[in-house]
Amino acid sequence: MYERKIIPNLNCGLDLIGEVLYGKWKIRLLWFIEQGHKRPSELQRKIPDASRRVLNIQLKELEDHELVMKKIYPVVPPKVEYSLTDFGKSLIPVISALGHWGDQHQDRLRRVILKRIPG
Amino acid sequence: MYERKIIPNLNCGLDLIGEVLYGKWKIRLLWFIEQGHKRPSELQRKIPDASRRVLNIQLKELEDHELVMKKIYPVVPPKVEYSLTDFGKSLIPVISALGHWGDQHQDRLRRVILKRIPG
DNA sequence: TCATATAGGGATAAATTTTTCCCCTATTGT
DNA sequence: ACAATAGGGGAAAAATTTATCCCTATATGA
Repeated sequence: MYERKIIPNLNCGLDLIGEVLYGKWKIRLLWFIEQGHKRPSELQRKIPDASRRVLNIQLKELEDHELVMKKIYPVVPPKVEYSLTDFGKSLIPVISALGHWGDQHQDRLRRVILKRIPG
Repeated sequence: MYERKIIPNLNCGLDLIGEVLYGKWKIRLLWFIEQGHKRPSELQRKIPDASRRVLNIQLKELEDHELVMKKIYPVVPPKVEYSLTDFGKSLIPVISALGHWGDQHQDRLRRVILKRIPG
């Protein structure tokens, strides 16, 4: 695992939430798990642009941060299910607020974002 | 300027808001500007861990994304003031929600974050 | 005259994150 | 026998972001 060389700030609430949500796919993972897509392969299908590897890594981080729980069924072929912890569930309204803002302003957002992207 | 090689998804609201808020210091910049800290040097003092350079770069992106406005006063020594656009202001409640969640859970967050960081 | 403050940019290095590639487990279906 | 499926992980490459270093300009105060 990569070992940080720069120690993060953990001063205020924004620093703290940033530490656990910062990761390209984490918010979407939480969102889809909340929606009931619990198995790794389902999540992968929901987020096809992410590699399987990163999803595993980010799920592990979410687990370490106690936002999700992983349940491994001792069957073959293997079966794994993720679910939100209560802590993770408490984040849903916040994520929801992010998503709503994005949805409400989607046209403008697409325009300003694409302005900065060539092609 | 760095030119992306991987095109981002802009499917849902979460993708979109992610594009404009993803950046180590952006949320804090918006927050401090809203608090009335408008000049680059003030922002720098508020966020001493960020280099001057990155703050400039991220402010420029926030400006391109129409979340902040930059006013340059033609005086010497130079004076610049940033302020939130209406679009930027509409994000404040969302950022506020992020901060509140972080504040409410700060002890737990510190604990789980530090678990993963050596030393 | 010299340091300080103010704002900024280019080039490059370093840090970090994400992707790619290849490997492993065991069972079921063909 | 062999492919497919389910879930993973190591190593290295590529992509991306952030930091560092050094440069510009002008006015003010010591």
